[in-house]
Amino acid sequence: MQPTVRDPNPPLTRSVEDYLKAIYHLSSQGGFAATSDIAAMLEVSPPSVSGMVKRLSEMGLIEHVPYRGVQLTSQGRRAALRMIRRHRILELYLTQHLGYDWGGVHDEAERLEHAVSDELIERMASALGQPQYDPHGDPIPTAAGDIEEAELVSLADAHVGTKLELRQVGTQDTARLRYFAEQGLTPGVLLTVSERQPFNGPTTIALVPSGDPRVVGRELAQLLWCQEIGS
Amino acid sequence: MQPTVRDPNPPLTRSVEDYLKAIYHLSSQGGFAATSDIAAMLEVSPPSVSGMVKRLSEMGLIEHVPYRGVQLTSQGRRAALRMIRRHRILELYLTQHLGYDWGGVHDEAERLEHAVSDELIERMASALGQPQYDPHGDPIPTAAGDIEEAELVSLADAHVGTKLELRQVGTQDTARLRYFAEQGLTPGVLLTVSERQPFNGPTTIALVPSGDPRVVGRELAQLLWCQEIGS
DNA sequence: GAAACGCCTTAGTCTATACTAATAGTGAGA
DNA sequence: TCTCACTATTAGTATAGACTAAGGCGTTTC
Repeated sequence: MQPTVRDPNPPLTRSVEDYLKAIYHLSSQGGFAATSDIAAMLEVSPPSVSGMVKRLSEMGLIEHVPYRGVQLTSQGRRAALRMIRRHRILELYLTQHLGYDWGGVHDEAERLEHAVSDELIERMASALGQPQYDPHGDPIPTAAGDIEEAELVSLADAHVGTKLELRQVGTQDTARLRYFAEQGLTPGVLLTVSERQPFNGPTTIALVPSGDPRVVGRELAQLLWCQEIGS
Repeated sequence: MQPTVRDPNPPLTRSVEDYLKAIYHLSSQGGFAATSDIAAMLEVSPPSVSGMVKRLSEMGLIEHVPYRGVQLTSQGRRAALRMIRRHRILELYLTQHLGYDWGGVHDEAERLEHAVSDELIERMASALGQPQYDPHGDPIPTAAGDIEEAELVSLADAHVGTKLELRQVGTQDTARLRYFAEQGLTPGVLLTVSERQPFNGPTTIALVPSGDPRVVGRELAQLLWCQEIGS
């Protein structure tokens, strides 16, 4: 019995894992994840984020530039990808083997991803035939921590006729975000590009599967980052 | 937005669920669960148990008789049985559908039982065909909270030739518990009764599957509560 | 270049849960 | 019956993580 020496490398807590995942998603489009965005994503107050950011920095999982935001270190990125792998494999397993539908899986996976062992995840991955994509078409990181980086195009540059999945909304402006949400333009939505007016004019799209049309001006279209859907 | 009203019926925390399960197991043989036994089972200090006992009483989940121990209220019992159902269904699902062996399932189930939804448990139960027993032969409580109460016999009274599963060790004496553990006589062990000497003499048993023999004097044999294995 | 607004951080508090150290009941044996 | 040893409880502290309220930094605007 030694006199209370702290474990230098304790397992990450549930909260820490959630923060890393959020930071991964928010900073994947290049830059820093902002405190208030993390707070909004995790539904906690900004001061809670500041507190956790301090802890995560001390753990070497993120880099923090005060008043700018945070980025994952390679160690933090590894931990985040591990959670994303878990989440996506769980979603796939639950839909394929236990009859969940797309809508219902997310919350279940969100809770389970913190509790499952690596062994269980690999057993599920085997049962699924080492899948590469989850039910939403997102790539599943490998156990080694590699992930297929999606090539994203802005809606303003997408070719007419292409089928796209909306992946990222490239702004933090509340009014614009709210407008996009009202229009049903949130990450994960599927759409096809119907036409584009000449001279930097607006793009017309059709939502899938409803077929509802939307007309998006160039400035806003440049904020909507999409992935081409191959199939 | 009301001024901070506490949820009168919050979901139970992981810790609370663990305490209830431990108390259920310790008090199932009739009496009270002692503070120190709960502490030993959960590997926490006795003062931690006293603290939690106070909270659980206030929540109406247990009855506490100071310096005697605790018992579950019907509400606490319901919550405990819910956890036991989850645990046993998880163990069974992991062994039958994901290739786990008996040894490996327990820890995995121990973590997952706090994270799964009722819906997932019922889906697993369906996939398993609404099973009644887990891989260790223990009865699975129904979703409604009923459980088949096992009839236990002490080893001293068991008939020669019977196959038994050791279920409960009916003492809190550390030296005896330690001795039983050294002999491999811990709950869950399977054994057959080989012979018994006359005039209240010792019972000879064979451990299953190793076949190792053990000779147990009458006094100790009376402490070993077993369930007959039908099959 | 200063003022104002907005986002970020610090300060201080709360809860759940754990711990150690110290105290108080309880029951067995002298 | 008294004492001793054991077990249980209280007292006080620590940690993770959340919150609100208050203050600081930066950027935009004039």
